[in-house]
Amino acid sequence: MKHSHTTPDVSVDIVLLTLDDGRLKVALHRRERSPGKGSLALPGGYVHVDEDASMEATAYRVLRDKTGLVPRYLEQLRTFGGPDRDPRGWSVAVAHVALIPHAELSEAGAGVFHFYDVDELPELVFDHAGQVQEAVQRVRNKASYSTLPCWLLPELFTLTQLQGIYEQIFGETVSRGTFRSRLGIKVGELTPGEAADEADILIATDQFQGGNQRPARLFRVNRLSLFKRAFW
Amino acid sequence: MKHSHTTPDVSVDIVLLTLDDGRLKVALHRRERSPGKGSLALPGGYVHVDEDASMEATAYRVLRDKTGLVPRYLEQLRTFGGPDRDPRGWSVAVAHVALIPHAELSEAGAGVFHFYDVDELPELVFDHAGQVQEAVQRVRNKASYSTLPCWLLPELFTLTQLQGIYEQIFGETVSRGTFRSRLGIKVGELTPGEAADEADILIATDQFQGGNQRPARLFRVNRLSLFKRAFW
DNA sequence: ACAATAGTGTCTTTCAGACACTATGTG
DNA sequence: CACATAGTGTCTGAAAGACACTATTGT
Repeated sequence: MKHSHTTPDVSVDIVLLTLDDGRLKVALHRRERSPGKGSLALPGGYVHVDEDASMEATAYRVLRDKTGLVPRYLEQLRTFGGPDRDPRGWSVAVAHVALIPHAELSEAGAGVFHFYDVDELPELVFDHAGQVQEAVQRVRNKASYSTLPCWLLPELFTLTQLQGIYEQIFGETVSRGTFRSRLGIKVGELTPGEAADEADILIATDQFQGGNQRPARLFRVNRLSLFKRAFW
Repeated sequence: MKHSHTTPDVSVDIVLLTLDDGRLKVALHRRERSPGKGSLALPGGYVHVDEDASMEATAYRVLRDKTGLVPRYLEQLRTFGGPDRDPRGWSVAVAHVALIPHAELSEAGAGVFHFYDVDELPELVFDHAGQVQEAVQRVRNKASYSTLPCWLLPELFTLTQLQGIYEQIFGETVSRGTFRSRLGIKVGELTPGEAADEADILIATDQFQGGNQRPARLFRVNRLSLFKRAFW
């Protein structure tokens, strides 16, 4: 027997972020159905009780069905609920944050989405603007003490690229030396390409990216690492 | 018109933590209904769409109805969902963490609950054991870089009491001087009792707690402050 | 006076950050 | 060789931690 209270609707929303031209952008699409038909909204959908194993599974399925792509990083943000967020009545939305490198987006022909600078948000439907704001805050905060920004870059990247992201996010510059020692970079001792120490934050490859000057070593992120001390 | 998918049940669970005899304890009660009748469980309940304004409001109402008390601190933890966590089928639980000083508990005649050491958990119903584990992890982690532990103490407390909690949680000792300078304590400059600087982490009162020795000044927490550097 | 705990000052060590120097590619 | 960027070493100043010294109560 079911309980006697009215059950609210449960949906999953996804704040899909990427780095385009040095700016954080969020994926939005125009709603095809009412309510809010024609307005900009986050991708989202309802739980399919016959195929989803968890809230995160629902989020992955929604993205896969809409665009065919799998984000490099996904985590729950917060669950929003209340009587006013959807005109149809009391509703629940389990919000997620997802990160993806910009390169993977253009390939996957994800023309479904339009990308907007998170610091110049247009009008959004329901409480989606608030969800984006919280997501960006979470990402910026977590970036200050973890390797989270790596998931916004291609799988292989140079230290200068990575440093650029951190400086982008925090609006401050740091000397190369300081930056590298923070990440525990000591290339001289590593055997590049070798499976590095589990404790290492980044893994050095034996590939290089050259321009008109000395080529830079390419790195790969080992895992989501938390720094003991916040960056800035 | 409603969507066509089956809507899962939505409930709110609360991991209510307190500090008893220097140990973190969680509030559990025995279920009076099936499924899991007679087993230990977290307090929780369904959203009342006619009276709750948010998920947090539901959590506060559930606690108030069950025990009459209002926690000093409450935040969302994570939303658990899946086909197997409840034998009745796909279900969603929005888990919360709540903190309350032990003193307020005994007063409020909250005989509803039994308290268990979080490091010696008994068998729990559904996925509640996992919820407790995640909650404790969140609290311990947040304690390492914030004033969160203050909400486990009475409103007025001495610095030695506070230091004791931090040492309890991390299992390491710290010299008084280091601890006080971390909190930015400089009593000499404060006008005790005065509304202190907004930036101050703790507020000095002009009250003291005496034993058989020099009395210790009582402090009150200003707000939830985050330290730039983690404690341990 | 003495015991016990509160509160403060100082010294040492460690580490973050600035900066300069070396290395290695291109034209 | 000039130039540009990658990568490393060194020096300095600030802050964390250890420890000892002073302060204030009760007995």
